[in-house]
Amino acid sequence: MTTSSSYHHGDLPAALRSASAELIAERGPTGFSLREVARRAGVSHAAPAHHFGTTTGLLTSVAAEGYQLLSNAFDEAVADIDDPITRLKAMGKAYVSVALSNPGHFGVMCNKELLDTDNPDFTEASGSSYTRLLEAIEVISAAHNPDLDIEAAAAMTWSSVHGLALLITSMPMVTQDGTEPTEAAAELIDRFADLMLYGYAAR
Amino acid sequence: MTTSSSYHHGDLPAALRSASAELIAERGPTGFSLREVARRAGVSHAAPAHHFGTTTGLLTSVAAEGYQLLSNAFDEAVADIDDPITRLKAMGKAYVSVALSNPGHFGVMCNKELLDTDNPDFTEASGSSYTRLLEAIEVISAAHNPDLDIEAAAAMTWSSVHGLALLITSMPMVTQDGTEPTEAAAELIDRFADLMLYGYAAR
DNA sequence: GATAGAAACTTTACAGTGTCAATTTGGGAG
DNA sequence: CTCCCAAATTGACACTGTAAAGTTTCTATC
Repeated sequence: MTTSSSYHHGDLPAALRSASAELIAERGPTGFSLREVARRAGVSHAAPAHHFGTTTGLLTSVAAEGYQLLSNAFDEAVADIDDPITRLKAMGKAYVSVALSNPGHFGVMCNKELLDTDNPDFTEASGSSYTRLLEAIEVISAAHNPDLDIEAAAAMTWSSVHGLALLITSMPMVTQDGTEPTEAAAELIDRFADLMLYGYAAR
Repeated sequence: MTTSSSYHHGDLPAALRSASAELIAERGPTGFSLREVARRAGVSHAAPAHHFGTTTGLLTSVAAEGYQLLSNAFDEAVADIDDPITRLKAMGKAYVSVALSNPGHFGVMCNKELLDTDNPDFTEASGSSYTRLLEAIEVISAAHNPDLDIEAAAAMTWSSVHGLALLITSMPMVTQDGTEPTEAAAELIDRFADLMLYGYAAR
């Protein structure tokens, strides 16, 4: 797990992923440039191709890393929680938190346009995140609503939380130190969750 | 409203918007190129700059046009409907329908990265779409749930419907003729709406 | 330990891009 | 008819992604 130094450069793939995330965080996915990333990593402009093929390959690798971070964050978030609904809310907060602390990864994770969605590393990492959500909803279904359409509920939840994360990241003054959402944002997440869980047409 | 022919080319701005939408529909926002658009419109590569400044300017104009289409679609969708909840569902279907029939516009509308979100035409068009959603939810709130947090509900609804549209557009065989969602998709929209309206934790 | 071979990286080259500045073209007002 | 201004073109620049060929460095085998 420590950086294997079997390459000339130490661990160039990791260095390139990291430089990419920084660059995207600074300039957005649009401002990304393969040559600028190579410059920041201190290698020639063609070096990335050797490890990732094309730009898409590199960005896909960044996205996969992001989904791994998300998966881990989900696991940590629910580790000490029993109540199914509290668990789901914690996952929502974890999602927003990951988006805030890893803006470079987040900026690329949901831009399927930029990614090779057939890449095995990517499908495995994103699938593993999604599976955790599915499981959380299955537990809620078992406890509260056996007739629930789990697939639809998961898709809707994912969309909502993603939209919420976009909303929060675009709100100024919503982060305290650039990593954790403020209490105001956390409260917003709770309100979203209640809306989603109990609906807004019901009395 | 008819094409004013006060330019050499007839109405180049409109022609460029149209060519842009086609190109984006073919190759996605990433495959977009100002020079290719100019080629398709039969003008030199620098002609677009004269009307839109930069690439961002052109894409912003396309996005604004898309939001106008959406606003109009909302209005038509609810024209003959009284029941507030049925109205909201109709708006959801209209959203998906617009996304399916205008993939070029849709591909750019929600990529804030590519747009000048301060452009007055854009803010007016997108604001007008969002206002229609807000109003629809206010009516539901008045009829069913006076305590509803309308802003949060609107944000969540927009996110969910957008996610649903992304889901449907990425599903093969879900469109019959490229413009209207199939019955299967329409049913999916209803299921989403019910989940959103009545929640999934409630019995 | 020398040496072949493979992997990591560089160099060079090419077609394409966005934007800018300097021109040319064309239609309408005086 | 002439002048003028908007519309559009031409040419240039720095930059991009990718491909091919060449160079360096590690590794494994004799």
